[in-house]
Amino acid sequence: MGYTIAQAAKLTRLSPYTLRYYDREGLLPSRLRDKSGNRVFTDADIENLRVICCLKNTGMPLKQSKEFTDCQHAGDGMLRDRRAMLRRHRQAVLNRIEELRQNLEAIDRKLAYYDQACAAYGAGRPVPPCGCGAQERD
Amino acid sequence: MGYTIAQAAKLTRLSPYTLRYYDREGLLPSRLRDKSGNRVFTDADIENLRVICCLKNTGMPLKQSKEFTDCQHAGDGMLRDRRAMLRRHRQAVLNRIEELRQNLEAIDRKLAYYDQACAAYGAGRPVPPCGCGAQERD
DNA sequence: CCTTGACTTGGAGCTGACTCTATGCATAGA
DNA sequence: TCTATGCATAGAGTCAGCTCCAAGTCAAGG
Repeated sequence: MGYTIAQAAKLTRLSPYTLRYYDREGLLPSRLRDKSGNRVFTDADIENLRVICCLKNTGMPLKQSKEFTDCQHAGDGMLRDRRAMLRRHRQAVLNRIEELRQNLEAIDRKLAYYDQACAAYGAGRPVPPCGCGAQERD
Repeated sequence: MGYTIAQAAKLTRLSPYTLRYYDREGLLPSRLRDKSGNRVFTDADIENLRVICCLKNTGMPLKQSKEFTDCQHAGDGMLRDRRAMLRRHRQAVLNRIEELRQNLEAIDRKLAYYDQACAAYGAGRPVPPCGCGAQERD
C-alpha cells in the first residue's frame, strides 16, 4: 500500500507543496521513496498527517507537532510521551474554547448595545454611549 | 481624558510597537495628537482597541477589523453595518468553537488509543494498531 | 545649557506557514 | 523517438502580524 504525493494530498486535503514542506520540516517520519526517487506515502503516514492537521487546526504550531512525530521513534517511552503531549494539548484546546466562549460573550454584549442603539436611532431618540467591550481587569 | 501610548499599551496589553502598527494600518480612528506631535488615546480609542483585540482573539484578521473601525465614520448606516458585521463574526466564532469541539473529540479518541496501548505495553501484551485519527469523509 | 526619557518617523527584519518558480529527471503512451 | 505527465530539487516570494532600529524632536529637571 503506497500513495503518490498527489494521492496523499487528496487524502489529507493538503497541497503537494505543503506535503513537501512538511517533509522538509521533518514531519513525515517514514520517508519512503520509490525506485525513481518519488515519495511514497503509507497509510500510517496519512494517519500521522491527519493527526498533525488536527493538532494544527487546534492551534499547535508545526514545530511542536514535529516533537510529536519525532517521539514516534523514541522507542520505549514513546507511547507515554505521546500520550502526555496529547493530554497537555487537550487541555490547551479546552482553554482555547473557554477563551472563545468569553470573547463571544463580549461580542454578545456589543451586539446588545448595537440593537439598542439601532432601535434608538430608528426612533429618532439619542443613541446611547457604548462601554460594553471586553471587561477591564487591571 | 487622554492617554499616552505607554498608558494605552498598559490598558490594552498591546505593545507600543503594536499600537503604532495599528495606527499605520488605520485601525485607530481618532488619530489625536498633542501639541508636540505625540499620539493621544481617548477612552473611546481604548474601547475600540479592546473590541479589535476581541475580534482578533476570535480569529478575525486585522484587515477585516479595519472595516469595522472604518464604518465608524460611515455616517448613517454605520450602526447597522457594524451590527451586521458583528453578527456575521459571532456566527464564525460559533463555527470555530464547534470545529474545535470536533477536533477535541478526535484527540480524545487518540488518547483512548494511547491509554489502551500504554496499558498493553505495560502488561507485556502486543500494542494494538491505531486507526483512530480524524475520520475520513471523501 | 545639558542630559534624560518618552515620544516621533521611515524602513528593515523576523517568524510561521506556506506557495511558487525554474530546472531537470523518469516513465508512459502515440 | 517524441511528447506529456508527474514527480524531484533548491531556493525565492508572499502574507500576516508584529518587532525592532536609527535618527531625530521635545519638555522637564538639575
